[in-house]
Amino acid sequence: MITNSGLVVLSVTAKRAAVEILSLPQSGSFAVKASHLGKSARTRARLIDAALFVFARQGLDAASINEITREAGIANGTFYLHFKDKEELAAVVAFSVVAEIVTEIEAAMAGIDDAVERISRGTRHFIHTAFGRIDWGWTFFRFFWTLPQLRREVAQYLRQDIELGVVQGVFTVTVDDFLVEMVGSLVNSALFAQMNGTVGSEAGSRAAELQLRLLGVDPDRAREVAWRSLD
Amino acid sequence: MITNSGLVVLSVTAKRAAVEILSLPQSGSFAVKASHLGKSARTRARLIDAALFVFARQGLDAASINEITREAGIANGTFYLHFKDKEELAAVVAFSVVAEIVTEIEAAMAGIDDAVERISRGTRHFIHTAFGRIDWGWTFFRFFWTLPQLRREVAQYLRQDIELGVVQGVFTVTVDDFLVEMVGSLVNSALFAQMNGTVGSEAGSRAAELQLRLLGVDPDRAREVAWRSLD
DNA sequence: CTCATAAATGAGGGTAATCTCAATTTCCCA
DNA sequence: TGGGAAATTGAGATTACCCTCATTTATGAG
Repeated sequence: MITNSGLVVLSVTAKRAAVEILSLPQSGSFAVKASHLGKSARTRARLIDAALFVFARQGLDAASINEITREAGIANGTFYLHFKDKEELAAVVAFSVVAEIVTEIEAAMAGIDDAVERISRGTRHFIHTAFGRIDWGWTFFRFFWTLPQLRREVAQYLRQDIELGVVQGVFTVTVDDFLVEMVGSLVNSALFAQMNGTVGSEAGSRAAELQLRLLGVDPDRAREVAWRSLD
Repeated sequence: MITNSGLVVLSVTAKRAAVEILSLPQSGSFAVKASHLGKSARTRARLIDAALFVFARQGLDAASINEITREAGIANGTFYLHFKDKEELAAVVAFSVVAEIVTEIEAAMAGIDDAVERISRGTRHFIHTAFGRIDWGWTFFRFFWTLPQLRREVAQYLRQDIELGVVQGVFTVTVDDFLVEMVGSLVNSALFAQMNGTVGSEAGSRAAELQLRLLGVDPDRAREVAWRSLD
């Protein structure tokens, strides 16, 4: 029998956290990640998960704080202990999603130096994972035009690869905010088209092919790269 | 002295309509057009103008019926005599805007048969006039992703010219809903970029150039056509 | 196990929006 | 010009949301 009080307490806490997670309608990824942290961090994570769920379906304006806390299984007033208002939570949610997706993409693209390949794979991976975790996809889409910070975040990543391509002599464009935003919005539009059913799983390749053409890559090369198997 | 009662009555009505218009904060174009119609049509037009003003600044969700009627100088309850709800009014507003812009574009493009030229001029004109009447621009942008009918309307026009280009052998793409939606969303994004200050009056030409590249036009030709003076 | 602290609760006050309808005003024909 | 029809008015009933705070519950170090 364990008598070390510290261990006992830790064990009780862990069990409570586990029960919390099991009691969720569908335990989101952020709650799982926070399950070993303190209570405050855990309810914060549950709020983020619930917000992701609600924002994905309703968008920012239509979502109410009441509904998010209900979805999280948390009292209404608790919300204000963690976030100032809906907008603050929205920003956190949006950045969490982008951070998750970017992490996955960077892992998949490590060691690839060809800009044409990077743009193609980046776009394809992005659309694939955003569509795969559909709440990520819808939340990203819904926030893309309402959160300037989100567009800037995306632009930052895209710009590096586009500038790389110009240096490598494969892209024939002048790189500025406008260009980067057009390329970024094309990714967003293609993601929407797939979520909407306008296009199937080929969305990523089709978007990548159009992007490469737009950047000045020869259409034959663009086609070849964009549709090549991703290993 | 005019004694014909019909004429006298008409004159009084016309004067009332004129006073209505002058009393508006800024008499919108739809109210002006309806000034010779019956009273019902006139207040309906005032509602559309006011909605255009409010939607452009607040978007669909944030706008309230109260604010629209206040802006129109009309009692709250009158709204429901003309529209079922905010969404119905929004659809009417969106289609009115598109109809106006399309009318202007078609006038400017009559007699042009080259698909490359048509796509270029259509995009440039669209962005130019939408930005010129800034409420049209913002309202179009705000509704683009929320009203599927609006995207379909735009797609319909674009598709004709894209298919024309394929027939003429100048575009090397497969034309389907996905492609048309990507081209359309690029116009919308470029319009936003200009309204947002990311880019100046060259937005139309830059968007057109990217579009033509994307459709398979040789980059040199794309540049030449997209930046040529519009007469 | 005890207890001070941290966290969560949820009822309730305040605000704002939607929609209705009986009363009023305007319109326009005879 | 009189008067019935058409249109408008705006107060109020209803609903939904935001946010606060006094109270309750959970936590974990000693």
